[in-house]
Amino acid sequence: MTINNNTFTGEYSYTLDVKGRINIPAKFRNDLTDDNEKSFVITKGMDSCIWVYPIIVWQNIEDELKKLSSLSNINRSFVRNTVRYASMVKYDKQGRIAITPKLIKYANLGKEALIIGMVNKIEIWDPGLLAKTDELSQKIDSSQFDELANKIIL
Amino acid sequence: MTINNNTFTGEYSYTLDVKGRINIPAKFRNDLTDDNEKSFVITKGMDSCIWVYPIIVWQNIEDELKKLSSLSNINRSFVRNTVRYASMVKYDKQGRIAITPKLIKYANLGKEALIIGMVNKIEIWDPGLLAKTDELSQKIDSSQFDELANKIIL
DNA sequence: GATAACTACCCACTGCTACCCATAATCTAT
DNA sequence: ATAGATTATGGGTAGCAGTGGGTAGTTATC
Repeated sequence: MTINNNTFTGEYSYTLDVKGRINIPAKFRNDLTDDNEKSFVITKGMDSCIWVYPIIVWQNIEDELKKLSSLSNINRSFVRNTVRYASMVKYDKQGRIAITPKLIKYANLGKEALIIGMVNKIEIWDPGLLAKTDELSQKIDSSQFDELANKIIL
Repeated sequence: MTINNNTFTGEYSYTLDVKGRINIPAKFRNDLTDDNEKSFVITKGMDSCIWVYPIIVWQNIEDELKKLSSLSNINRSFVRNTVRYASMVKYDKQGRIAITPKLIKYANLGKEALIIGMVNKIEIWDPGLLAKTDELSQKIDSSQFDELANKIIL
């Protein structure tokens, strides 16, 4: 049973093997609807992590992008930095996806990796980098943080 | 008989077994509506405790989180921190849920644990930590309670 | 066209967890 | 008061999840 379809929560620790493969947590695979055909789109995240989208979620993003004018600055840079590196991956019988060397390098991944559910997508992090990023963001935006928390969390 | 659906009150003392399982009080289970399918979402609380939400309550939180665009830095770190420790748990035939080692460590749980109804969610505490937190909050200026009094009639 | 490199797919091992059963204590109804 | 039901806790186990490694078939290179 799942909370919501194609929706991911929780943090898991997994190992990246010498072939560049990493396991997608069984929970996440179960949350994935069948029309995704066991496939994700992996790409560069906006922090130093890898973003993993279910393909039908990614399709929505592409549709939205098509509607946006290229005159928009933010749109151009999002397309350039994110979409550019996107590639489709299907997980194997053991539930693993292969990560391209470019993305492994970008996310500074070693043997240990953290996989985090981010509601509509998944993030893959180097543990050290995530800790550092966390620390930074909490120092900077605590007031905006509280504002969001008051709005959303019961 | 229940007062309100998915609404929890009262304090109960339970034991965490060696497998990290803890009983959800029978009264709370009875208060849980069927559409939750015997499932909760457990996550880090704001004090050093564990928050336990009925699934349908958590779904509202997820829906709100989905509306936040990942283009914004603050949104990304907020979603990450909110969802990172959240996982769905279903209670077994005996009415127990399994608590992840990470959360046990965070809440500093030993064998004894207090389970407290917090209206729309449940809190799990180490008894010593709760006592200490209680003591601290008693010292807080009573003017803050006066402020609350303007919002809620008891 | 021969060889090297790579990738997709397959198999194997280990440890854990979800599920089951057992038992004692407590509650409930007649 | 007593029998039956429910609740709280402990423990065993089959099956699966996570990980490593092998190989055949495909693509790239010279």
